[in-house]
Amino acid sequence: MNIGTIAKKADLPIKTVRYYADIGLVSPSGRSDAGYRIYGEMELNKLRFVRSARSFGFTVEECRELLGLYEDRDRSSRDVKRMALQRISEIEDKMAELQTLHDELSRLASSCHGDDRADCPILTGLSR
Amino acid sequence: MNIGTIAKKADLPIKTVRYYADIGLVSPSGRSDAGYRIYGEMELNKLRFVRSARSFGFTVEECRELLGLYEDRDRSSRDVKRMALQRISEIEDKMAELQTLHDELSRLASSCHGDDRADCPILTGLSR
DNA sequence: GTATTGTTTCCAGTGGCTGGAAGGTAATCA
DNA sequence: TGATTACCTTCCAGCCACTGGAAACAATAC
Repeated sequence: MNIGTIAKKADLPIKTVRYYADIGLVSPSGRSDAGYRIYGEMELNKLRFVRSARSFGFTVEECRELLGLYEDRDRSSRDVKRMALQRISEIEDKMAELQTLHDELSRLASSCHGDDRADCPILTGLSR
Repeated sequence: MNIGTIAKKADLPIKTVRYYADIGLVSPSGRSDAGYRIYGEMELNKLRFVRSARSFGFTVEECRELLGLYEDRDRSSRDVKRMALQRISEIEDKMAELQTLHDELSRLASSCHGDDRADCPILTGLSR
């Protein structure tokens, strides 16, 4: 498969597939005579795996690690679970942070009448 | 005030204050003979305002707009409220997205025994 | 007079792509 | 066969909001 074909199958932009090749995350299985990247089914699986992991918010470096575990037939599930739990904890932290922001900003917004008058509790709130 | 003094008072890194000056977000009121940036109370207020707005997740460009409204004595509160509500809506979207991620990843993690065995539903789940 | 601290500018890097230019290759159509 | 189009290559630059570091100049403390 050429890069356009596999990009479509993996549902990733061509530029991204090329980028993953550049950083050695998912390398093509070879090159054609003209220098075109050639991909096989293995790489398609990996790219789909990476797309999925990225969509869960794993960083590219974490994807690299997960890919290593994904490929290692002898690995235990312990390491993977540890990473997943870590990620879940990060998501929870972020959600709590967003909740605080949401509440504070909502409080400010609800105290602002939002009309033609100049008085604005939001700006006052932000300046303190 | 020199940059170190105002950075401390505004609770911002010196580098950030300098960066805000570079992009014209909060410019120093002048320069000393030696070329040192000089700041006054006005700039301190603006820097604190920006720090606060940034901590609420407003982008630097939005901060620029908010600063404009903050400085404009004739502005209505409508524009500010619109921006705040927009930001609240973005926060809500992000939270919903994180909630989905959290639930899906939790489901995967709970189905993984996380021991020395090789079978791992998380990896299987990510590869689909 | 010297040691330390503070400030300046400039350059480069972060993460994870994305856009675009300039040029070579392959496939399709007349 | 030639022309057009579609696809591919590399390389460079930009996004956001800083942050780190180097080299040099300025101010302050002892």
